[in-house]
Amino acid sequence: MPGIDDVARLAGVSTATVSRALSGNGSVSDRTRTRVAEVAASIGYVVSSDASSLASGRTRNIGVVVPHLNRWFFTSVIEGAERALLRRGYDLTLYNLSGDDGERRRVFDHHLLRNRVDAVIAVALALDEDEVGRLLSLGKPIAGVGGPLPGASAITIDDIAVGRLATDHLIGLGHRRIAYIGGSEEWDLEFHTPTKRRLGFEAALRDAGHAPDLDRNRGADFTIPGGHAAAMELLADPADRPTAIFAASDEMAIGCILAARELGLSVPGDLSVIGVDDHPLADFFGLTTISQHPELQGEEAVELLLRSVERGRRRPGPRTTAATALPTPPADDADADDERPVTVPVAVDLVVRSSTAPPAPAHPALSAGSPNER
Amino acid sequence: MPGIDDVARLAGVSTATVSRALSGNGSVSDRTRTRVAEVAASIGYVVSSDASSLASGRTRNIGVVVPHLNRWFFTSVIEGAERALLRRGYDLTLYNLSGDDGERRRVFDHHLLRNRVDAVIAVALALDEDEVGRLLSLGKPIAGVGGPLPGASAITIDDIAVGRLATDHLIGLGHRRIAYIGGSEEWDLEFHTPTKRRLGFEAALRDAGHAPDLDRNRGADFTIPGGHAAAMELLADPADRPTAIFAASDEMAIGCILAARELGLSVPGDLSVIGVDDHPLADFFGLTTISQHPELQGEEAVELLLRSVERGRRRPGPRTTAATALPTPPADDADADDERPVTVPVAVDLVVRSSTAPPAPAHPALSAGSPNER
DNA sequence: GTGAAAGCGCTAACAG
DNA sequence: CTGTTAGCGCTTTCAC
Repeated sequence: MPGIDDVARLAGVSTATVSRALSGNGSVSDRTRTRVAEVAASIGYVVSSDASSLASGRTRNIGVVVPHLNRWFFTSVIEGAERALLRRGYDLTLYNLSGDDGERRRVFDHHLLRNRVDAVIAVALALDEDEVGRLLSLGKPIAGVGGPLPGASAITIDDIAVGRLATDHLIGLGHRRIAYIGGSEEWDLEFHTPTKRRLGFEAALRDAGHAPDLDRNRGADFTIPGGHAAAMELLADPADRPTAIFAASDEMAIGCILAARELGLSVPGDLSVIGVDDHPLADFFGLTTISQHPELQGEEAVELLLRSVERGRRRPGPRTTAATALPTPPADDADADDERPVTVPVAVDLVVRSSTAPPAPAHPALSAGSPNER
Repeated sequence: MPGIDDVARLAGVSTATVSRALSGNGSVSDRTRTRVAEVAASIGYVVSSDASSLASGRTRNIGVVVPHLNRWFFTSVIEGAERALLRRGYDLTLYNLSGDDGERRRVFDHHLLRNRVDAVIAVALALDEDEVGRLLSLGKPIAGVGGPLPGASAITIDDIAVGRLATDHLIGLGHRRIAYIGGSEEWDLEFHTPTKRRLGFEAALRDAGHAPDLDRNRGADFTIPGGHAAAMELLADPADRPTAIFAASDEMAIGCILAARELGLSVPGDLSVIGVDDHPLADFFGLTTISQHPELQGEEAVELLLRSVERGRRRPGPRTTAATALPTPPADDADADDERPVTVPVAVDLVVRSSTAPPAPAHPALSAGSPNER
């Protein structure tokens, strides 16, 4: 393993120049830069990240914390983040909290504090103020994706708007009896995403002059089986069946479609279904949905954090604990502004496929609706 | 951020002792160890991984390289690996190669070489000898999961046995006309998993005295839509329909079940379907399958690598390039043995659910088979 | 069992 | 634009 001094010797310059030439920090003449780069390439020199981190205070690595891995939303966010990071020469260290309870504590008490990362992305995780605060006081910016964080920045979609958009689409088609499948309690505790989507749903109904029918709300676990079970309940009574279902996730919506098929109902002939996500399977099932671009959310989180990191002061807060809170000398505005938590909105959009259509006429005439999907 | 010297001062010992006490390397009296631990905890000291890595040559971080993230197999392997790593205080740095082509090169030429990881797990990735060799010569052990690696260890299931197991199950139920859905060419190039499963399939048929019917082989992309399309073809001709399908993945098998339903065929009444994976959705669809425990494969990979790392020499190969290959003095046997590439087999097992049953009698009498699933 | 001291390989002032 | 010089915060011989 060649070291920086090997490159320096071979290129006939000092190690400082090699460092500058290769990192792009500080100015180096074009000729020198080229020569250094050539030498480095020729002997296969790659900077040691440990040494570099220790000396510079920056690791060029960011941490991503997720509550689960086997869900499309999380992996998509990670893919987006990873792509953005790799492009800039950063690495991504993953912390998956799906294991036992102690895991979360160990990750926040130890792993994230040992200075292996420059910043942290928390995906769909409701961190408490202490967890956020410790990171922040260490000088590690943190951003939330899929939900807000106390005192930190977040990338998020407008879940109320999502609910409205989906519901307006159904209302526009003429639906009145619309059921909503949101999240069961445990899902709602962390982030209220299902609740927010429901609020949008209800607001849209009210705006259109309809009263939301609370009896038609169901909670599920965001999975296909969960959506299937909820739909089976909702569709059980032929006399009082909704003509449309709005599910808070595509997987649940797919569960609804499968349930409808099993009951001999055609989608969208007898039942319209709309989801949220634009999951890869949505296309296969002809599912109309609100797409929320999770990869983009991951990328945005990276942009946001790296902007902060690259500007950031080399060292975290003062080493003394009880330091008098000396009022930071009036930093230039741009800086101060950027340091404040911000919320970056990501746009969502309606993707119309074949699972939604006007409701069949009230009396069961020969509906012109299409038969089974696919 | 307290440093090791803060702990040392407060505990009344030297930094060397703190290091030993906290890392467990070297001997420290119980009293001292306890006191040091208390002090460390009380001031919230956490070792700096950079400094520790630089001084010790070990990062306590391992790299996991995957070709995609949005597939159940990969995320499951990662979950298993992460759990095993976190338990031992290691971090996991993820490299997802799903982006453009240059990404793979950058990861292997730069990211993995900058000494950020102690070892590498490659999941379902056919690395070439050069990629493996460079890592190995840097002293980074590497293990493959989901397929062999040239010159390195691997954790793998016996795919031929998988094919046999699935096929024997169908044959045992009385099936003769069995179709196989494997991988399309692109899937086979990297690892031949689909081919191996097909070989097991054909061997089982031959052993039972039946000739495999090549016309019934289909290639797909391991997804639900892919399996659906293949099954639609296979089931198109009512006169010459297979009575069972063996799909090389659960997702494809689920596609088959959906196709059968759309054609009005009952599973398992008219068609038996068996998959491979034990995907979370298998249960929902009542899918009989061969489970392959990917999380366990991830854990095994970690065990294997860490064993090698923890024993490993602190520094990688000699710094001089053209060093005479001095024959390593006869290392003790255990060492030499462990350094050789090994293949760790992971067991698979048949999980019988409701998608497989004996074939219906030849003439379409009222088959006693159950109607639609669920 | 413990301490002193020499780095690990690089970066970042500071000069020039 | 480039070189010199201190470290970054730990771990690890080597003594005791």
